[in-house]
Amino acid sequence: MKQESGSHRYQEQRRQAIRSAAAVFAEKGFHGSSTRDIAEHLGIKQGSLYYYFKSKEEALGEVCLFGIEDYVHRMQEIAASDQAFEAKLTATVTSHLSCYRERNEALKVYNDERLYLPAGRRIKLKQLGSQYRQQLEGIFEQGMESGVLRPSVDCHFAAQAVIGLCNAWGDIIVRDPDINMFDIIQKCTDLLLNGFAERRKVRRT
Amino acid sequence: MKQESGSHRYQEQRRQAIRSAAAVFAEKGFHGSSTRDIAEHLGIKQGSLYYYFKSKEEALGEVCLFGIEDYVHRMQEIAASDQAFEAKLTATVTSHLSCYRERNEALKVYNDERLYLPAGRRIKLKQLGSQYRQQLEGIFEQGMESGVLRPSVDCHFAAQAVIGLCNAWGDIIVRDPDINMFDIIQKCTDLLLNGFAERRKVRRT
Amino acid sequence: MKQESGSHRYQEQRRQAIRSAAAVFAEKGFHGSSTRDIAEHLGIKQGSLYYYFKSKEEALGEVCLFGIEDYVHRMQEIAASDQAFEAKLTATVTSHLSCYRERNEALKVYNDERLYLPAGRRIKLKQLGSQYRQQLEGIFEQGMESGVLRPSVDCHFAAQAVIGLCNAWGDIIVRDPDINMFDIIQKCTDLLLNGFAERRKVRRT
Amino acid sequence: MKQESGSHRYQEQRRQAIRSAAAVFAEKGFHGSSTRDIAEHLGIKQGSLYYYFKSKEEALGEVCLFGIEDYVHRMQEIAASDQAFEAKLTATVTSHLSCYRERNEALKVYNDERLYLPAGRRIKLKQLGSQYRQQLEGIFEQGMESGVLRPSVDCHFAAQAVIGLCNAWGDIIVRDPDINMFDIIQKCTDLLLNGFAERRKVRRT
DNA sequence: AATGAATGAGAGTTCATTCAT
DNA sequence: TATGAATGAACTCTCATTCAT
Repeated sequence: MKQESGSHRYQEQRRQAIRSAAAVFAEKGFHGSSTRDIAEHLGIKQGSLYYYFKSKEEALGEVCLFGIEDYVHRMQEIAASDQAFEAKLTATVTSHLSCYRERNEALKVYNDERLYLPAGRRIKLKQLGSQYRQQLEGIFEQGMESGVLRPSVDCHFAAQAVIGLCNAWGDIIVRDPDINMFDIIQKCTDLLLNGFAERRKVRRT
Repeated sequence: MKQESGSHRYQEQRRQAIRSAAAVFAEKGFHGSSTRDIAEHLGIKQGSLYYYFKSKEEALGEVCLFGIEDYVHRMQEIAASDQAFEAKLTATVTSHLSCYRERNEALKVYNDERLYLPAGRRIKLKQLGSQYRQQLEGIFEQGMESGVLRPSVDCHFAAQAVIGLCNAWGDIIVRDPDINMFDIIQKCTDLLLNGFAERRKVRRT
Repeated sequence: MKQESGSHRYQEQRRQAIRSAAAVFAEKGFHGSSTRDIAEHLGIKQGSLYYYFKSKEEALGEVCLFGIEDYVHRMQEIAASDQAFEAKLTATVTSHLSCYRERNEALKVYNDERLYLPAGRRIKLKQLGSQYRQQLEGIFEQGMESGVLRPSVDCHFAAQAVIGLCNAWGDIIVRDPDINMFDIIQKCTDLLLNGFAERRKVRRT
Repeated sequence: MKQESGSHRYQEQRRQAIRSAAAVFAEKGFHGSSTRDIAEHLGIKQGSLYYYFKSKEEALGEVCLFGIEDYVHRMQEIAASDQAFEAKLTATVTSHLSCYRERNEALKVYNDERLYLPAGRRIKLKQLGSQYRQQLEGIFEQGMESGVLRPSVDCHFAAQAVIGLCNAWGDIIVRDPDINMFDIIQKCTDLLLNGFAERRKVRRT
């Protein structure tokens, strides 16, 4: 009988198990990974994994949640802050790309493998993902209202584009540890700001 | 006549097999798809697949090649043409996104699953992929020389960003057949042109 | 509808098919050989083999028969001749070992694989094999009567021993084409003659 | 205590698995046996076999080793002993034929199926087999030096002949459990001693 | 808290065989 | 006379999962 709340030690080990699963899933994909792979990465035996997860699928669910909880949480803070549009966009990109390096690629797993979860287990993820996108859309709407953005900008498109661009670079960053992340962050922000912003300098001259 | 038509039939069926594999791999991933899935999609029995592929892996290899051969070929033509930078970028985005709908999602498979191929089978793919990226970089370099782009633009980053953005939208397009692809093409082009271009209007004033 | 008696050309090709099957079975064993292996060895396509054999099993049956028909026939002649015991034994060993090289190892296949035939198909082989052994036993009995052999010799054992020894060397000869077969024949005969013969010289001295 | 007994249990079961594989391979040949056959013979389910062997091939390797380890070991003792040639030859034949009945026909499997092992897995077997043959040759050389053997005897041939003769009778013994093994042992020894020995009685007279 | 042992389902693959052409 | 295409059964092997200890 497992303790629902769990001892402290148990919770700690379970967290490690999630990180191991994240690392393995990120490398081999969900269907390409075996429970033995995960157990080995964690340093225990295959059967013992079931002390922490009821199934491999549950492990994937936990990894996905682990992968976006921080990511979503940070967005919440960014959206709620009273910075200007440009600062918020910069913060978003920075947060997004940083997440790729911080949690054993769990964010990559969320992106690539979450569709293998059964509908039931995807509800919460979907909700969190939508929330993220909507808050990002909100930031763009704020940018439009403040006149920083061109009137022709489609905020839904813009939000998706930010997410897509960051995920694309996230993948590259994960695969190549030598890449200068901050350089990428700056260039992405630059591209997006210029890509969507009103051309103020025109007026100034 | 017999051998020719026989051989032709074989080639034709093999093509269909590749398309089936593309569709199945795109939906379930390489490791999540079974050869039975592919055979059923094609309307033959599992064992008969092996008349067309030596292994499931070979099928993946063929799908990946199928997915990018056109894509690379079109880029070659675009790069070689004597259009202006803006036209070339527009053509690139159009070609890239169109490919997602045209070849049973084989391009998506190339993007998501090619890493599961053993090194030996990836050589040609790598070469083609690099060629694509380099030619796209070349287009950006041409854009810089002609003064259309801001001097601060990093052409390597720019090429990767174009590819990443298109792939992100390609994924969305593939999953949702109701999306207006031409709307997306136009908005992506818009974002990229504005994001990287010199602000000409300044000069006009 | 195949011609039971078969055209000349058909019979000729069928003979080639048996030789091919013999060669392949000898190398890889019955269960380790595929019909494709045999067809390739013969230079035709897999399905075409069935023009010559109703089944792989029939092929094995034919190879086994092919492997011993000559072998048994020669023994018949040896046994029926009016040579002395020593000459007959020499002829037997010579015939036995020569067979290994002459018919694409079909004799080896008979020895190693005939047990994989179903009982029905083994009847004739059994009969031929028994006949061979009995005639060889007869030769030994003749040797005993003529006083050439020690009275303690067990003719059944002796016949089996000759066969066993020859088969053992046959295997070695087949695997190593550089071996001097006539050297082996002489040494085997020597061993057997001395091993079973009465020690006449004792009396002479 | 737990680990030790656990490990011991595992080793014990693995041994049983090897014996089962030996029995099945001996009856049907390597390619004619299925892993299900072996598992059933052992009383477990097919997949569970892989808890003891990484592959069917490994099982064959282990069976072959099991089949000759004792056989080689006994020869080592015989060769190292200071018995006379005749005693050593008798001991060799006795040991050889006894092995056929003792280890679930694993020696038969070694003889008939070892060639289906890949080169890598055959190294140790080759070495042990050569060692056996060389030690047997050594015994014959000793016999020559002591003058017991005729000067014309080829020790290499003699060793191979002993092995071949014993294997031939071993096969027969294995297939027919009613055969009086000791009768065969005696007759083989008799044949070989007379076949190679100098005719001492000549001197006595 | 963890493990060794087993299992059953399913995977990829091979192959003897068939048959229209 | 021979072939291309297909099939279905069997095979080896993997794996998520269970459970007594």
